[in-house]
Amino acid sequence: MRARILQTARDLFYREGLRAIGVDRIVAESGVAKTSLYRWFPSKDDLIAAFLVEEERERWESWDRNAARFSAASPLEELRGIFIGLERQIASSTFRGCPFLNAVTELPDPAHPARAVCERATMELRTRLLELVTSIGVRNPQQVSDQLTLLVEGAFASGQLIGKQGPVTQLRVMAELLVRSQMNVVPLARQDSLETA
Amino acid sequence: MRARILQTARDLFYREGLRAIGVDRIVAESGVAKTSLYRWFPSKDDLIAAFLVEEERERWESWDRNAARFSAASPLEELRGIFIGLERQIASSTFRGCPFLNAVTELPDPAHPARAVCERATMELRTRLLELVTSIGVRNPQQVSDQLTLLVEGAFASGQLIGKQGPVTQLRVMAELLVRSQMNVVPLARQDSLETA
DNA sequence: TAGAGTCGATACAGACCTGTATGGCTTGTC
DNA sequence: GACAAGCCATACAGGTCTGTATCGACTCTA
Repeated sequence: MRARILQTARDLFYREGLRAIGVDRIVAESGVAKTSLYRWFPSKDDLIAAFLVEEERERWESWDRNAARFSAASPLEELRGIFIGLERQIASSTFRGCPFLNAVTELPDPAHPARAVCERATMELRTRLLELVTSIGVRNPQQVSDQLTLLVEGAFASGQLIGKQGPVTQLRVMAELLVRSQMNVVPLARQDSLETA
Repeated sequence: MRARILQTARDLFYREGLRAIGVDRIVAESGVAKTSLYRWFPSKDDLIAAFLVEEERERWESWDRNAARFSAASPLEELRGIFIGLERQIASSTFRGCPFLNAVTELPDPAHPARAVCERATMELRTRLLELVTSIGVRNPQQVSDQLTLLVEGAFASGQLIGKQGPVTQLRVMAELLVRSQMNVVPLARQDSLETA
């Protein structure tokens, strides 16, 4: 029951926005009664927070899947797998931006319970990238992870605004260039050689 | 009169969001009558579109100011001035993300009159960056301009989510690295040398 | 001086919003 | 068979939303 409500809320909240969707709409499309919704979620704000926790869970599930697909080879291949997964996600027809950034846009109140989830998810992205570039072995891991974080959020934003044909196509090229520019092992690649790779 | 309404609407819409602000609030804080507002703007959606046109105008005004501050030296210095201006804007205490990306998030309907303004503003960003890197003389201007576009939008998004202490600090470093990686004139710089520059 | 246009203030219509209250139905358990 | 819990359906309270209607005051021009 709780799962059914949450699933419907996820679809609607993500597709149309937090403020555009009323609880009546969620009630109607999920087929449950309003009283049931308010039994599981004390308020709409709690439902929004739960929706974002669910988005968070799925983001890292997908992340781990994409990482594992290539992680056997090397950390660098793991990074590549993650970014390929991100590109695929952004190219999807249902993509409508980063749910956490969208939530922060729609909920300007910093005290809103959903904001904590957004901040945690973003910090987790940064932390995971830091761990990854550390194991890759760049000279300044903190710097490179910040650079990659900015790339990922830029891809989310650009994918929503311009679409998958736009600057998003440069995501992986840039990531590789930035990582390689701080690796001692391989000679510093010129961007041209990365394009054809 | 129209200007006063528009100024108040800009402040409120940007600070608190398009859907969070009602026309009554704009009427109250601007000190005009509701009838006057609806004389100048037939509907709230038209007011939103006008607000974004105003944001657009100011964005390029600021852009041109920042570009002119350094353009005497070289196109590369012009690019640097623009990115310094962007960093300052994002670091401002009133910064709350890119108004066009925020609008697209809050207005999922592609037929909304404000969406055309958002698309135009984003395309203009891409075009201006393309012209700039073309005059700088990179090998693949279209590619580099897309890369810089993604950086700018990532900085807007990251500035709103994490703040000015986060990945935004890498914006200029990355831009220089990407541009220089496609320039024949100077030897390909390593990222370390850019940091200290 | 007459009239047209713009302004402020208020009230209102009709719709939508969140959250609650009520009552009857079904299911499981002792 | 009695009881409890969870469910659905409906109605409703109280608020907010967009947009309109009404009325009186002010300004400018003929």
